[in-house]
Amino acid sequence: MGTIERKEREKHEMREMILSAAKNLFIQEGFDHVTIRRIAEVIEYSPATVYLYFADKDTILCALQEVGFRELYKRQQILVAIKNPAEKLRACGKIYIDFAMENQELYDLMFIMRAPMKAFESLADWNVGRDTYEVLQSIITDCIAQGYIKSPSPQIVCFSMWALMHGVVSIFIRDRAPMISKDQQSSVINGILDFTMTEILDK
Amino acid sequence: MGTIERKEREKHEMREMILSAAKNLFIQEGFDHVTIRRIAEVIEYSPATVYLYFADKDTILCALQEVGFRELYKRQQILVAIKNPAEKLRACGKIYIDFAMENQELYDLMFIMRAPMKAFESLADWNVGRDTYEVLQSIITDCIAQGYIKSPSPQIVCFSMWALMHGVVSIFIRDRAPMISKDQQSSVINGILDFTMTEILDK
DNA sequence: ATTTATGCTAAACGATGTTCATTTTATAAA
DNA sequence: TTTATAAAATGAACATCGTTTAGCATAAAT
Repeated sequence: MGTIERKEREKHEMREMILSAAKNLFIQEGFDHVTIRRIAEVIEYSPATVYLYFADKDTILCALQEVGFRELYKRQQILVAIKNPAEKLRACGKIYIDFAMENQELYDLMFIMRAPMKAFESLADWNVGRDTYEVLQSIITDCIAQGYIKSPSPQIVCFSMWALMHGVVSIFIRDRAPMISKDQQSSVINGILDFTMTEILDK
Repeated sequence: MGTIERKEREKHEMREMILSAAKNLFIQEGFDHVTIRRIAEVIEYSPATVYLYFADKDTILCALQEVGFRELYKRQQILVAIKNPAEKLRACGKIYIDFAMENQELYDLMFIMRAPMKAFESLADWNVGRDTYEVLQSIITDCIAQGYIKSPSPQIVCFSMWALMHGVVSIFIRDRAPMISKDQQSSVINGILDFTMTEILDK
């Protein structure tokens, strides 16, 4: 009797329904409107039912992070077509920034908000973030190996690069740049990308 | 009869009491425990009374930002003693990062949290942040004038520098650096400061 | 057909920020 | 000093939120 298989399948489908509802609410109405009650309303179940499939709201947000990281990782895949490591590094930065500015709420969830991180016992369990970081790491390793960067510490170069990209977009996303108007943003971003590359590349 | 003067003084004192209570709660117990009811409890008034002196909670958080910016601005004042612009730039970065890491919750309120910004009608009204930014701007202008930096655009250099510093500390503060353990943080920060300076300075 | 297990939910709990009618207190006028 | 008026403070409530629990309905197993 395949009843237990069906039960598991139904359980999985219900989890997907909840995540899908949460994702749509998130993207269409913004973070503030992602409440357990609204999710329950969308899937046409009671709020309490949601808790039969997810421990708490943070766990749902955590699962929602994965959606974002998959999208970012997908974008990064076009990098394999670029052979020159210096070009590749620039493209990597551009992809990261474009993703952030085009999906601000999702980026916020992935890299700024506290809530989704509470679902992890330890920070070491945050693997989704590490995957996209390793893409950058390997590019920089290549850059150093081929003499485009002369720094002795790939770790420092890598983290600096990430910090700079994250810094720019998070300042914009959290509205901390009064000196730069909305329609200046993209040109400033390009300027920073150019500047970063000319500074970081030694060859 | 100076009763209206006294009334105004008392009103001002009450506002100070509320801010002081909020600040202490904020620093001693963290953001989550800064609630209107807890503030009211500390100052020994009812929660409704708080609303006679501040429009809403965001306005209180906004006023609390100023406390942080005053502290940061105070720290920046030791920079006037440094004559060499390149040295000055490095010290400016160090001060910023040290302030952030030593006052993480306050930094968060100043540069990351959404809530305190809602009190402003327009982003252009956010003057506290601009003041500290201008300190960095003038240092970089000096660096360029004296040939330490060759970039044609001070605006880009300035914003990049800030973005890098903010990126580093906000990644740490919001727990997005699983590849760097807590006790590695300060050495990584120093490494980044060194790297940034060698890259940014052309002389 | 009866028992057992599962899935679901209504209702409530304890928070939160916020508002408003009411009461208490202080000031001004008589 | 007593009274009328203005100001200050509050208790109680509202609308949310995330979350828990006791009980109900349906499906499964005996």
